[in-house]
Amino acid sequence: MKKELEKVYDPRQVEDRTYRFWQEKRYFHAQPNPEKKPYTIVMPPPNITGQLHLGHALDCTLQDSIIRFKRMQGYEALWLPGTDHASIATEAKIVEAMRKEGTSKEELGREGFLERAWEWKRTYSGRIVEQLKKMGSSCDWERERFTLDEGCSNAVREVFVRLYEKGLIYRGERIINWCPHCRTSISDAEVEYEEHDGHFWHIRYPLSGGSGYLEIATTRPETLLGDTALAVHPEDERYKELVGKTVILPLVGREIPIVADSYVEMDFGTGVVKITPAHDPNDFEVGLRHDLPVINVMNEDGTINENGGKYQGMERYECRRQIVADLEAEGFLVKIEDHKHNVGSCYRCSTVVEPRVSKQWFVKMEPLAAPAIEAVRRGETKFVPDRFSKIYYHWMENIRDWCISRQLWWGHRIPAWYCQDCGELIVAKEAPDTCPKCGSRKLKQDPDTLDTWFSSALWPFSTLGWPEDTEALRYFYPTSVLVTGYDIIFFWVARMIFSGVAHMGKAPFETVFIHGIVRDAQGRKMSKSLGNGIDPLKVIDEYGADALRFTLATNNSPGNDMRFAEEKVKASRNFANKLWNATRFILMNLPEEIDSPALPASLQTEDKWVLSKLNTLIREVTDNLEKFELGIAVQKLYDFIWDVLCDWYIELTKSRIQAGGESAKSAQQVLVYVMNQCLKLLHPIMPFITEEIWQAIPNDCESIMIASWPQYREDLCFQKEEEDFEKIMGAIKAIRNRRAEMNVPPSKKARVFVKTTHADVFQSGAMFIERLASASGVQVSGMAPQEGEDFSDAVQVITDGAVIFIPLDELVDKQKELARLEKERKICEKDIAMVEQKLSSQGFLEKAPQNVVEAERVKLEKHKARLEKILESISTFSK
RNA sequence: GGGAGCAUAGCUCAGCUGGGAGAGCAUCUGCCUUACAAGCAGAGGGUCACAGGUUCGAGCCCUGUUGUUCCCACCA
Repeated sequence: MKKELEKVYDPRQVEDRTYRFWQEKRYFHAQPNPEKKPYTIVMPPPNITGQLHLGHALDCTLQDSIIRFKRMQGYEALWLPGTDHASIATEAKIVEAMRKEGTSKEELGREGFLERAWEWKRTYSGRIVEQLKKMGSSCDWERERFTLDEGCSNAVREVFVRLYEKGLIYRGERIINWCPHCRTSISDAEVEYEEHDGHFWHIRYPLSGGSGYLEIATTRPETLLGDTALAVHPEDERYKELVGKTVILPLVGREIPIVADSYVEMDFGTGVVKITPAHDPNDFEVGLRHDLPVINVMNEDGTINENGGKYQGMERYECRRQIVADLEAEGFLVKIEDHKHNVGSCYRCSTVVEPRVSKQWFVKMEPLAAPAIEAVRRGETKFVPDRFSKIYYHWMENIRDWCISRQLWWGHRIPAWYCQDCGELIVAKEAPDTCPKCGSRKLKQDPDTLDTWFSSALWPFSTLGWPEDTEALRYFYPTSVLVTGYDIIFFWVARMIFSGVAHMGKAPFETVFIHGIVRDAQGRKMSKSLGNGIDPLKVIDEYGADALRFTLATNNSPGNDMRFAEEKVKASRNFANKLWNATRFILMNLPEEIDSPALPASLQTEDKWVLSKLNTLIREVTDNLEKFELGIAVQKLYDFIWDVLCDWYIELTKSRIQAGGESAKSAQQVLVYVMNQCLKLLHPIMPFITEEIWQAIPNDCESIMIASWPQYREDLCFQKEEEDFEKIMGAIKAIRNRRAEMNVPPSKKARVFVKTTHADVFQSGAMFIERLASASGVQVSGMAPQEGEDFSDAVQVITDGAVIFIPLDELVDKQKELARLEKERKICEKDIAMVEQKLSSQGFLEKAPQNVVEAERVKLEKHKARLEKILESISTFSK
């Protein structure tokens, strides 16, 4: 069982081998098990557009840590992995790749393109899976899914047909956001707004009949080509008489009416607005109210179409320049003002989107949103941190219909067919043979595909077999927690919730655990254009997956962004190495007969101290993990392992091991026990190194992955021993401190005389003081002066429960000592004054809880005892 | 226009339900002490952004101010 460990921990020799071991044992696999409670996480499927970045690594670390924790706690823990076809993003990438190869979508045709896309999918999803494995992800690969696989596609069609039959999916001419680069419609959520410096062009529209003109201001003069009216406010006295009259559209010559609509703000601009129903959402609404014609002047690629007259064929911004020039030449242009305004652009390619009327498919949102809002309100799903529920409510309560059709090829084809003979629309899961209305066989499927988020919205149940009523679905749904970043609450989380509520009758997860984004060391977002992205694989290669995971977990607090810096990974790597070396120490002289992580029959004070500390740690770490406070849990583990275990307990055992005998053996047993428990607590965060060490030390399970989670034990709670031992530690620290201040090298040992009211405690700790405080011998006695004692020239150290004398005569400078003692006295007196003030306050005594008051009293006593000792020392030195 | 987060040591950040502020890195001092120099021991350094308020007691709760980041809305 035991084996020699290398001097330095080398993750490269461990990680892949360990991962294979887990896979061979099928530890990742979960299946319905009536003996156990389920715990389910469905992985937010990474896009198959490329490789994983640090954001994915964070996602992955958090989810894997949670699922490993739950698995050890005895749940049937399923982490279901998969990838997303990411229709618009992937298609853009493929188109770009094809362009470089000198080919195009048009050239390949739909079928050829899709073949190409599937090839892309195979390459990239394979790559992503490899990366997830490198991270140590314990997901159930036997259940891996893809948003465009047969099962998901079936679920998509099922949902589409159901919603259509309920009247919640409709097709219509609406104004939508159009991306001229991707050449598709996109949803409102997919538009990003940014403030730009633009202009306000003031333009005169002559009144018909030549009796003057109206002045308007616009930020997009090229849309003038599609104007079908001017609008004023109905109560605007300035223009009241002109309502119903007409103006002549400059450059075009079309006669258009002046309408009255309360949408117009009287005191903004000139109070007159040009109305372009085909290219502005508000104008579209005005157009509907006044029955205005809709003139679309733009092609799919953003160039002007045949409705633009002589401007046909021009690119939209070129057209803008030309129109401004022409307006000026013909005297219509009044002035140009600088104007800041928000411009919307495509979230995938950043091209400025063009509002454009077109025929698309929509999901009617209100009836779906209402029950989804209700589900969160009654606590069916909780957001962590809670503030994100506000964002959810706000979005859901103000939701507009969702444009789901995309003019793309890579995605779920819309299950709608049009009869070429009678025009009938057929929506069905499978392709119909004949038109149910006229019997014609000439049916043509809608060429469009669905928004990629339409399939992601079904992910929590489509992956478990829905619409079939599978055992897995019944057992694992609803899932336990969804882990994701705040940047996709609208795109994804909200849509999963309303979909789950609508189709499963239950919200898809109990908790939504929201994390922030990973930024670079300067706090900037990582992006391609900045070139500040970090490849997780490189980090893993250099420092190990555990170090990366530890870094991401420890610097994380729910909902907040974090900065990533290499130094942090180094610190994590060092921690792994520390753990490794602690193990090397434990194994160094471990007797053969210690072959299990059991506690010895009798425990010494320091054993009880460390076990009691460990006990608290177990309770706290468990508690923190339950509340998704991984950062806090990890910090506590770090402190315990480094400080309590390594810097103290291991150092303490050295004296005992050196002395040999039963005491040595029991110390070693405690070491094995503590290490065993620490490994378990740390395993969810650092799975590889903990497994490797687990296999090297006495253990009680073939793999730490499936070992049971440590329990808090009442019988290992040792309050008194903790306090006693901390007195010893206090003495050691105080002596070290004094020696360091006086620049006494460790090699210069000195005798130590401890005078104390707790002789038994210090007597039992004498060997530790000797070893850890560079003493050549320790003598413990009561406070009363012994015969022949003279410490008038010794260094004096005052600590909790004792005064310690160290005869280092030649090093003692009486003046300095006195000055130091005076300083200590002042501090001590100040402390006393502060506590006394508190304890003399009537309000405090009456209103503060009893235990707090009591603690203050104890504190006062300690300070007073200390002051007494300081005064004694001063009088000794003054002699 | 509406909403949210953040502001704590030189830097990066913890600080759970209010009981006199912590870590890592950096700096300084001394150590190769037989697990670890990726280490050990010690030290310095903070009006917890500002101003009020609640409370016996505020980094933490409330109000306002300033700075900063983000989200939503989109008055042409």
